[in-house]
Amino acid sequence: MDDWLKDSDEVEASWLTVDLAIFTLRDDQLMMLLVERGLEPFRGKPAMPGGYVQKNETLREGALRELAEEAGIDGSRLHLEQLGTYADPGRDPRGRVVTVAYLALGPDLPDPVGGTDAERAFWAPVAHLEDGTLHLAFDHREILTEALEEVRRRLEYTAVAAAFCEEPFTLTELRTVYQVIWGQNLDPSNFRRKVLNTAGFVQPTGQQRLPPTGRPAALYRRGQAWLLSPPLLRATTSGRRD
Amino acid sequence: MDDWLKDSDEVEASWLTVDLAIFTLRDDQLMMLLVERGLEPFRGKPAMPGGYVQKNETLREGALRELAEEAGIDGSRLHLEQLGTYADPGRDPRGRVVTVAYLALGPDLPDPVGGTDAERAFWAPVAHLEDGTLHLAFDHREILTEALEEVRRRLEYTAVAAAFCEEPFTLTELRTVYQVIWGQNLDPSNFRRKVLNTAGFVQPTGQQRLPPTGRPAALYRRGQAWLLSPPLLRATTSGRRD
DNA sequence: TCAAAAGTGTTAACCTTACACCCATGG
DNA sequence: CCATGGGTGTAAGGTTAACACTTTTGA
Repeated sequence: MDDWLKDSDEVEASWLTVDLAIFTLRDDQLMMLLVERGLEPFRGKPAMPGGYVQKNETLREGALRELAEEAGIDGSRLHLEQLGTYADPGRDPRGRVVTVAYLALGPDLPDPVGGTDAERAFWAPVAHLEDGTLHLAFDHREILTEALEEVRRRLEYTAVAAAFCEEPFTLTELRTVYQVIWGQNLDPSNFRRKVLNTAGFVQPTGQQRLPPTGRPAALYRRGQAWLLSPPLLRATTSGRRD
Repeated sequence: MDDWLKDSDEVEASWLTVDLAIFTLRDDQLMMLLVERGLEPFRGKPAMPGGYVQKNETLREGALRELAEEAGIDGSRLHLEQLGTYADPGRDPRGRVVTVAYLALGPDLPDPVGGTDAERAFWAPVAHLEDGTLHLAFDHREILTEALEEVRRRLEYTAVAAAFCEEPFTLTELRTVYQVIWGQNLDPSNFRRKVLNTAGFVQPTGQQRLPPTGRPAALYRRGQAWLLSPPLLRATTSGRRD
């Protein structure tokens, strides 16, 4: 969200913004892309990248442009999905600003670089955001909460987990995605069976990769299926595993 | 707020609209609430109810107001949920109009009445909309398609089906909701077991109701659970109904 | 007594879970 | 040889699907 009303071409859409909840996995931690705001309001505060949608631009195009401008990330290969729209009067001190939140997941993404409206861009561990160590501008904390729950649920019934993996990937890497995001450990052998029995989830490449130590792991690519049936459900019994 | 346009009170939000995809069940058919537009563009064409969001109004409030104004329906007891936001340039001949689509489901709702901006309001069978018998204004056909898929999927993992039933309801009525919306028949006895074994889905009232003929059916109310675990999945084997 | 609708029981097939075990590699 | 992580096998327990069967009502 940048400056209020730059030139008249943008008046038409100048109360419409997009914000991006971009997640990646780094060092076995779920990370969220944040920028340090370069402009008021909330100057200097961390916020999700985002900004005004321009005339003759679709929401998706605006989201990709802001991602490039504020963090220097090319999102055209990310899986970008609408999360929700936030429009409560009062959510932005400047008046009614409507924001459409987008959700995207990617494999370990490049280090972001700051841009015009963002002093700097960085990856922040989601754990630090959830426990209140880090405060976000606007109502971005609320958006984060909904984004997280959405990601966790989509892991169950879509093949979205594979979007976190750099291709080609091993089944252990894919399993790690589930473990990190769900916060629970999964049995490797049962996980393997489920994934391989779900048609179209992953596609074997025939190649292998050597781990630091141990037997080589088979490599896979993303399959063509998006909806998983049956879904890969979390442990239902509320209990946390070790 | 600044003085940068006294009239901005209306300008500010005049390109933000809400549209409502309201579904109900009538005569064992899935019906959608439509209005005949009283104003240009698309005057005289059927469209989902909806309209401009006013200043100091949340999206939800705007949705409820439009529902009351255009169709005379009190939606405060419906389960109203955001579906998505549509903002492509060109989706509205007047320029960039952003619409937030809401999804709501209800038991057999009262006959709608026309209002100020709508000549008349009526229930249309979704089947007629899907097979192209009836054409909708704007991109409402696209919204309908997404709303339908969303409803079908939410039936699986939320207790939303109960929102279609007038309380108290029988398990057969609840099963009918699934059958009509999924277009497939379910085994009554297995359905009953699943529902009753899902904690918090329904709540027995202890009362009974006499069907036209046959044994009295136990009556239930909606339970407190929203997410179903495990979910009630559709038949996975691509099988079509008899 | 019959038809219709609600509700119960049963069994075979399937899937999940937990865990034992084997395999391939580098050191 | 050992340690480590990948991968296979298997038996117990649970869940599901299909369908036979019983119950309760009005006519």
